[in-house]
Amino acid sequence: MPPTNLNSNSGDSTRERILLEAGPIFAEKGFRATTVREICEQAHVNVASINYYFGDKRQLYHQTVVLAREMRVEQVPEPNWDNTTNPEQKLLDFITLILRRLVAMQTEPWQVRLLMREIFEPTETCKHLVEEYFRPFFDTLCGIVDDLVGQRLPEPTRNKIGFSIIGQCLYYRFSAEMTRLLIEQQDYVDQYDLDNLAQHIHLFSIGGLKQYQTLENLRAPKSIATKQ
Amino acid sequence: MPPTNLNSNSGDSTRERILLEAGPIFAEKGFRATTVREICEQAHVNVASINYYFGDKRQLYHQTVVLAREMRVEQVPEPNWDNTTNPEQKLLDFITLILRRLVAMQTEPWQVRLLMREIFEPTETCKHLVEEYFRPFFDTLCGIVDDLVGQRLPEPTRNKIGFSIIGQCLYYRFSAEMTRLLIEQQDYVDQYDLDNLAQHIHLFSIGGLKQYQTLENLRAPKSIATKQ
DNA sequence: ATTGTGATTAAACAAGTGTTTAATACAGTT
DNA sequence: AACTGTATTAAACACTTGTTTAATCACAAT
Repeated sequence: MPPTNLNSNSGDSTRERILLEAGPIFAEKGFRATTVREICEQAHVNVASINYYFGDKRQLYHQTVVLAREMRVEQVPEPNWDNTTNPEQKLLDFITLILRRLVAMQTEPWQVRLLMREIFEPTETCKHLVEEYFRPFFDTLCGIVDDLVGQRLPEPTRNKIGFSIIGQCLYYRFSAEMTRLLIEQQDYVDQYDLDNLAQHIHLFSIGGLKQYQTLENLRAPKSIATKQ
Repeated sequence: MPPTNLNSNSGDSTRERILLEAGPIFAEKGFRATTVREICEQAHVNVASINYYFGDKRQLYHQTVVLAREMRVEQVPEPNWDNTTNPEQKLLDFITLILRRLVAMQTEPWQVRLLMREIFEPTETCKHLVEEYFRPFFDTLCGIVDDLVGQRLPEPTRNKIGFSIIGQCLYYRFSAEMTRLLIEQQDYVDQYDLDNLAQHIHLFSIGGLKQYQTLENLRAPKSIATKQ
């Protein structure tokens, strides 16, 4: 008789072994292309174990995604700010946080790839991810944007600024392999390390934000030719 | 005896029928999860037809990706510029081109999804895509960036600016479904149409580019607080 | 020792997979 | 009419898929 799927935290190592072996395989090959037999072989457990512990393949997948998020939060903690931290520094810290936690330049932990899969091709699990993780994450960013702009922008405008910042970061994960085909391999190693990238995205975004600082710009944005 | 796979342009409608039915299915479910039987059923051809015309499933997939790119180029032609077109206008046109051709807000043609799959999870076909399509595409953007900045930046810096612009656009394709979970459904329809987005990304990017206009900024970028 | 309960196993199951085969149908040419 | 090369077909092939079953094991409580 199977144990309860949730909170089955009696030190059964096989359950955890399955979970930790399934993660990397799901991450690399996706849900469909991953076979339960491969997972069980890697974890040195019987094929029936997955159904015994998780019910079916889908529920195992769900658990690995939830685990991946939790691990990633733990592996890369949030920066600690106090009242004296200015919003520009906060933006740099936040960009660095995204790059570390969700992009992970050069290396690509399985947790990251699994989360990206859920963003690109969401399953039911993604709803959970959005409410528990992405939404508060995005709200933090929006707060920083508010502080930097210095006025209350219409919500869609503010959101689009947020997406511009996140989009710049996530590009390096979604398009990582294509980018490596596009530019010199050596450049990618030398010039696209995490801090280098964070600095560029920060600089570029500060410039973008300035366009929204004054109300006039909303109607007639400054031309780049206009050097004041 | 099978016909030659390439340039088999004797009006055999079954071959084309397979190709056009396979595209949307590969796009939606991916290579692995798509079955040849489903394709053949949709195209009303025998299961053996795919192997007869394309050799195997992989080669059929390759052909659909190549076709998808060709169709997308044809469906959304490049803007025509002359000597009087200023670089700022060119940037707006280019952003609009990306959004139309590779992002396609609201709608999502199967060709777009197939190309995004190749970017996120490249197969051998992606190399072909990069050399034939993405590289010249990216070079055009870099030329515009050069004109806007007005000086020759180090190549990695210039590339990163290019990726910042493309990243902002592609975000809305890679993260489309997650974004819909994140924001009000109605806002997504009203406030995220193609022209609206193009305008925002253009404005934001012009601001970002200004940070690289003068050499001083490269060393000590302007603070957003510094209103000169 | 016996019983009961959860864990583990080998084997089987039914459905689905891409591909191949050999037979047939259908033109057009001689 | 016979031949030829292509196109199409139903059937079979060999293999993999997720899941289930029933037997066995380990080990505590009675």
